[in-house]
Amino acid sequence: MATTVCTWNINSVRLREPIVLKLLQEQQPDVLCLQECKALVELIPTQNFADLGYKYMVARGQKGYNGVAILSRIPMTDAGHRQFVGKKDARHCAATLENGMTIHNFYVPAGGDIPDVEKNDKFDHKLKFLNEMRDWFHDDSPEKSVLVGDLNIAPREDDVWNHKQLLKIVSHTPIECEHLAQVQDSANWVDITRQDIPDGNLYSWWSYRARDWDAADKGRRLDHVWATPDISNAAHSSRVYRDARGWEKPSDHAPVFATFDL
DNA sequence: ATGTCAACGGCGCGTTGA
Repeated sequence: MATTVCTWNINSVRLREPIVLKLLQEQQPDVLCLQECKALVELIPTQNFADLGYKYMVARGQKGYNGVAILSRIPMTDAGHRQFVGKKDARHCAATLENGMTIHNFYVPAGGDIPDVEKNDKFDHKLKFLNEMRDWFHDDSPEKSVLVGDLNIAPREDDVWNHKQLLKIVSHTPIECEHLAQVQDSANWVDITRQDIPDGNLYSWWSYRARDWDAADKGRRLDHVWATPDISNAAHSSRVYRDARGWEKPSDHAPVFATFDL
């Protein structure tokens, strides 16, 4: 059986309910992982998702900020969630599908503007969050697992529009990239998107502030799909669905897809 | 780099976070 997973930072699930429905209807992923729902779980508009067949949901929410949800048209069970850096914010949830595959959905802190832990608490928070992810997966040794989400880091030179210009910009600094590499190494996570699309610039986020995001194309690859080595060879057909960035009232992120033959 | 969104509190728009 093929299972298609999609991850999308939606930047308010209530405001963007219409384009979530459009994506589900048009692309029909089996599982859709959302970040930045910006709503309490009970305020997520689940009825119309269920009417399209997506009747299963595992979610974590809070008022106004963060929030993660996994929508599915195939049965799944809640696989728990973790708190990071001693905060009660909703940045992780997990679900296990009937085929035994566990999906971790993450929203890593953005980290503010100044890449200095002394001057910027948000940057300190981001690095601590990544350290806790690393330690958890090191101790837990996940199997048959997929990790998706907005990791708020574009690790490779070809994951940003200009490597040199972004070296001191939060999301592409060497210290963040090193922290993310340690998370990846902690369970030998395979970057499925780059396994499938190894060469060339690839982005999943374009700022709202650009005059013409499409023409300027000053993007970054902040959204990721990883898998544990035991299932990495079952993955294929990765893609960034760039069209969705140009839809009516868009998110600043595009959906990222991968399919697993499991 | 540039400079636009969205939620909130509470009903007009400044603040916070991205």
